[in-house]
Amino acid sequence: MRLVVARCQVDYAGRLTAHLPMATRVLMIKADGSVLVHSDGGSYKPLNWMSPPCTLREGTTDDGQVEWTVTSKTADTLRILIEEVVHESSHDLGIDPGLQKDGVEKHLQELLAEHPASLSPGLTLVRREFPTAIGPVDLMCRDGEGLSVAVEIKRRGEIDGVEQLTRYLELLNREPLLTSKGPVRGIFAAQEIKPQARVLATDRGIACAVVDYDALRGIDDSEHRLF
Amino acid sequence: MRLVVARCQVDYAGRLTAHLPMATRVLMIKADGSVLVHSDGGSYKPLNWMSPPCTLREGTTDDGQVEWTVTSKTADTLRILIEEVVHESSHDLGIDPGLQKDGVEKHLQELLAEHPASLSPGLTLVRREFPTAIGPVDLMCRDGEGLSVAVEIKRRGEIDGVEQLTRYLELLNREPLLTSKGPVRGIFAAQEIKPQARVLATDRGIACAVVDYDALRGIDDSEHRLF
DNA sequence: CGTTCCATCTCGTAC
DNA sequence: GTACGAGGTGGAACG
Repeated sequence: MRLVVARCQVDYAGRLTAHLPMATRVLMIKADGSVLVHSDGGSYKPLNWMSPPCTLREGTTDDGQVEWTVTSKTADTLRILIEEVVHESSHDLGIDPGLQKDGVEKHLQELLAEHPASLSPGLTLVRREFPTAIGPVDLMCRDGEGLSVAVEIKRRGEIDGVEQLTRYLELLNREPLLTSKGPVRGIFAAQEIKPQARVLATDRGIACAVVDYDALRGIDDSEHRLF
Repeated sequence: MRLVVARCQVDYAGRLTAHLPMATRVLMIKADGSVLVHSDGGSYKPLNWMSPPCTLREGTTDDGQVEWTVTSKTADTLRILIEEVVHESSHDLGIDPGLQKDGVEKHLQELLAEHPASLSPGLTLVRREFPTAIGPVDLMCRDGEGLSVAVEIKRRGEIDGVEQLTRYLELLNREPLLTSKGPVRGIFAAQEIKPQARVLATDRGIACAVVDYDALRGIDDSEHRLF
C-alpha cells in the first residue's frame, strides 16, 4: 500500500470519460495495482479510480511533469498528472482476514422460515426457496385452511418486490397441485414497506406484513435459551 | 484529511453488524468527519466505513488500548480498536473542484433521439420524455405506418426495465389519440440486454434493440462534420 | 423533503 | 465463467 498526497490532475477514459482539474488529493495505490483518487469529502467512493487488474506506469511528459498512466486489460486508462508531491509513504499491510457480516436479508428469511405464523396466524412452512420457472419463491407456506401461501421477503419493500411476487403468483396459480383448495395467496413481507408498494400490493390482493427484525430475533433467542 | 496506518480491529453496528479481526489497515479520516477503513486489495470500496455526518471520539479502553468511536445520527456506530500506529499524517487538501463526466445514459437517449430509425426502420421522433401519469417515457415515436411506438432506454437491459415499459404501454394504450391507427408498440433499447429480460419482453410483445453506442456516436460525429 | 432511478456501481452466489 | 439479485448500496435529478 502506497499513499501519496499530491497536487494533481486526473483524466479517465473507459465506460465514460471523466476529468478532474488540478487540485490536492490523496492517491492510494494498492498492492494489487488498483489506484484510488480521494478528495477530502464526498463519501467512501473515490472521485476516480482504476479497478484491478491494472498496471501503473510512471513517466514524465514532454515538459518534464510527472505523469502516471494506469491501464487495465479492457483498454480503460487513468492518467494522473502530478504537479507537486506533498507526502508519500509505503506500508506493508499483509493480507486482510476479511469482513464478517450478519443481519441481512438472508438472515431475515431464516428467521421468518422459523416463525411463519408471525406473518399470518396459522401459517406453516412448506419450504424455503420454492422453485418456479422464473426463480425461487422465498417461502412457500400453507395456511390453516390448507391454502398455499407464497411469501416474498425484502429488507425494503418497494414496487419491484410486488411485481416479482405477482409474477410468481401468476405461475403458481397454474399449478393444480397448489390450487386444489383455492388460489395461492401472496404475502409481501419487509422491514419497511413503501406506500406505493403497499397500494400496488393491495390492488393485486397481496397482503403486506411489516416485519420487526429485532422482535423476531428476540423470540428466536429466547427459544434457543429454552433448549 | 488524516491518514493513519495502524494495526486495528473494527466493529460496525447499524443496518447490519460486521467485524474485522485485528490486522494492519489504512484509516482515512476526511474533513467532513467520515471514516474509511481500507485494506491492501479489494476495490474502491472500503472494508468498513462511516458516512458523514458523523463524529469521531478518541478514547482508551479499560486496559489502556486506544479506541475510536464513530457515531452517526442514525445510531450507527463504528468502533476501531487500535493496537499499534504504523504511520500518521494530516494534510490540508482544500476543497475539490469536482468531477466532470460524459457519456452516460442521458447521452445515449440524446443519440437515439437523433437517430430513432436505428432502432426500427422508418421510426421518427415525436418527443423525448413523453409524459404519462406514472412518469415520462424516454422516447415517443411513430413508425412508417403511423403507429405510436414507446421506447424505453437503459444502459443495461434487465427485467425491471421491461416491467417499467409494460406499465407505460398499459397506460398509453388507453389513450385514443395514440391508438387511432392501432395499439402502441414498445421497444426496449439497451447497450446490453439480459436473457431473462429478453424473454419477458418477447412474451409481452415488446421488441428488443441492442444499441451500439460507439457506432451511433460515429454516425453523429460524421453528420456534424458535414455542416 | 421524499421519491425515483442511474452507477466506471461493487459484491456475493447459484447455475 | 456468466447471470442474477442485494447493497450499511451512494448519488443526482426531479416533484
